[in-house]
Amino acid sequence: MKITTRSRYGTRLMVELAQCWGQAPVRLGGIAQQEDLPAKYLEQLIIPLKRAELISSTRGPSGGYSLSRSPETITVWDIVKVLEKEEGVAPCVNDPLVCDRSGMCPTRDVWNKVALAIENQLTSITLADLVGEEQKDIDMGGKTCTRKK
Amino acid sequence: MKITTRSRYGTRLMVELAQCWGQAPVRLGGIAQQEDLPAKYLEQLIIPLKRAELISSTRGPSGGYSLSRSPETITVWDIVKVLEKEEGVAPCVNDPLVCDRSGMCPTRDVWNKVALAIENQLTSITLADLVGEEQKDIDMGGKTCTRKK
DNA sequence: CTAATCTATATTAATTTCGTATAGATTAAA
DNA sequence: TTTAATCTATACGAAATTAATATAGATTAG
Repeated sequence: MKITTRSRYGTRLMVELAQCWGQAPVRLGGIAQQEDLPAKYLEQLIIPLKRAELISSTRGPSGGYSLSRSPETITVWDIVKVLEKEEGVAPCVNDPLVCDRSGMCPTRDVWNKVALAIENQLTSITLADLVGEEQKDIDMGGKTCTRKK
Repeated sequence: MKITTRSRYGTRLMVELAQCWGQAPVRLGGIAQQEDLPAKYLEQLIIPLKRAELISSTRGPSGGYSLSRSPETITVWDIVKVLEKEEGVAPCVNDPLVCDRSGMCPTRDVWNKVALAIENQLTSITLADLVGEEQKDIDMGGKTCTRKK
């Protein structure tokens, strides 16, 4: 019942981008350093995030990444949905045919409800919420981009 | 973000026991057969369930397992909590010290909320709910114990 | 040109999950 | 009192998944 590093690192990456929303693109190397995450691993996460049009990029020197739309319009569920590739909380939830018993299994409905509870919770949180929260606690000095007050 | 077979099989096992609540103990072999699950694997799940006093057992021929208390008083969360051994949805949720950033990390709170959403959902479902649901769909013939109408 | 950046895939290492195997304890019933 | 049916406990192994690294390349500002 674990949310994998793909989603967790990916969300941290997106929060970093949200902090620089409206400014110049941010280098991946800088984010990896600030968040203390493996750059090469983050690169893998960016591919599906770009494909989902949550991130856009510019190449070459002084290139980098930025959010495709404003932090208020991106929920954590948007991110997790893209990065969590596997079948869901249980194999039978997405694909009832994997199990003979799906039609009459009382527990299948339980896992379905869990999946919905997670989705609802994550849909209720936007990147803007997380940026706001972080600014309560963090000192802004020495960051790659200038954060909004 | 998957609920493992430990919890899923374990819940099915507990539903089987709930169906025989108030009757003679049920053999594990019978349950494994009916649910088409590996008996040796279920045996492993029973150990922590017994330790949590959700199940009691009698040994020897004509022995077996039964619920320690009535199906209305056992929630799916009671079961999952016991069987899902790992650290939770994220390592930092149970133990903030695993990560330097816990104190100021905006995403940690997200995973915390997810954990609570799951717990709340599962706490709202009892074994009695699941037995009732199953009886809508299943033919009772040929089972180990006589199910209540 | 060239160095800094992003893009994409392949490969490896570590961990976890799933299941089996083995050895034993208890007890009803013949 | 023996035996077979059941539960108990731990150890082991195979498969799958996750996490991370490696390699090769494409783009572009300066």
